[in-house]
Amino acid sequence: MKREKTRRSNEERSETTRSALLSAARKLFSEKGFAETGTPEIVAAAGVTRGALYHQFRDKADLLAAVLQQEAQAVTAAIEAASSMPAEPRDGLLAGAIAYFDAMSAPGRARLLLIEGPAALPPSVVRQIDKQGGADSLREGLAATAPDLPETTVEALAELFSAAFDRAALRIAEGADRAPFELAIGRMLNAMAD
Amino acid sequence: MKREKTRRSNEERSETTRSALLSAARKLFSEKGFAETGTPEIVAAAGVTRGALYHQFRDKADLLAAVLQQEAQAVTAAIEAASSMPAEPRDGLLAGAIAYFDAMSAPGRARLLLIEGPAALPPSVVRQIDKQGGADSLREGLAATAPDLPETTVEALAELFSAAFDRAALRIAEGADRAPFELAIGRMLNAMAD
DNA sequence: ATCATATACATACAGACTGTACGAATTTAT
DNA sequence: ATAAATTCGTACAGTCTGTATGTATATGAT
Repeated sequence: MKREKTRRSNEERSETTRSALLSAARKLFSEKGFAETGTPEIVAAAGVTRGALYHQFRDKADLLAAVLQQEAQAVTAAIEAASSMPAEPRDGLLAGAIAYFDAMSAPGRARLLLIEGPAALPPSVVRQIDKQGGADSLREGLAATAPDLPETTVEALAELFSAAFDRAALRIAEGADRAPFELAIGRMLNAMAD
Repeated sequence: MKREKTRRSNEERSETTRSALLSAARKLFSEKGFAETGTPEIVAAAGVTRGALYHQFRDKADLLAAVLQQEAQAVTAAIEAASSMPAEPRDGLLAGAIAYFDAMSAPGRARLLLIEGPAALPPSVVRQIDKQGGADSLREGLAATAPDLPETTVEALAELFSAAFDRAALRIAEGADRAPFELAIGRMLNAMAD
């Protein structure tokens, strides 16, 4: 009955507890919200102690930021995987939007990225997180679709479409039908092309 | 040196402390966020005690809900004041959007309604609050602008435009230029009319 | 006006949570 | 093998939230 002391490297040990914490926090933050989830509950679910948490992360908000980083990464990966060079830029935009809805349909993801994050983290951190989102390709697609517009208007349009995508993703995550939103997005994109 | 015991009615007393609490909470919630603001700080700013707070409001979240109720009311009042019957429905939509930006430019209001509220209050309460927003007139305007669309698509479009307006209001509140957003909104609305 | 009741508020308290300090164990470097 | 660094466990101080209980003021009935 000897203890199997699998001598693990520090890197391995850190990785194990980090991912256990990230997984537990992801689940609890997305189900109950950031403010309503306490660190005792998180570490219990992860099977570690609060000491481990505060060694791996600066504070609770830093843990949330790490969770969001993961989620944002997953979203961009899914979108890139779905994006093939389309003939028409409008088709690319619509395909990107649909891929975004798919990616944001992961349970709790919309709430984490669109509700909890903006409220709990400083704006600079939030910007840094959704920086790696498909903002660039959205701008490029819009610029290609409506080439006559000045740069600043394209910027604003990209921001507005991004907001529309986010809202649609939230509603879909809340159980709403996808179809009307995809139709509406299609209509808006169509309209941009004149 | 006798105390001026201005015998006030209960209604007056409640109204005084309620509005003092609402004012102090509005300021602190919008500047530091809901989670980062403690009730001791609120009552100190309002010049009352925590006992008064918990007598007037069920809990901290209920106080936030009351603040948001006020803000939403102010927004709708401002929009209604600015809305005159326009010749073209599109003009009405654009005028409504601009009035919305104006109303949402009140310091901290965008943060309160669009960030803190959704994160701190249950979805049912949030819906009830922005229920009285201009959602109806937005739907009607869109239906009039694009009469060929089915009802569900109009619903979705209204939701998406509402999201776009919200995002624009947030960015403007953060100090961004209004002009590009108004141009972009105008473009999107123009486009809907075909 | 007097007394009873209800309302508005003040104070004290229990429970929980956050972040930190400090110590123990294990791994890494010399 | 020993020193140093990393990972983690435990204990603690400070703060906050919501409640319970007591007090003062207002209201309503007689």
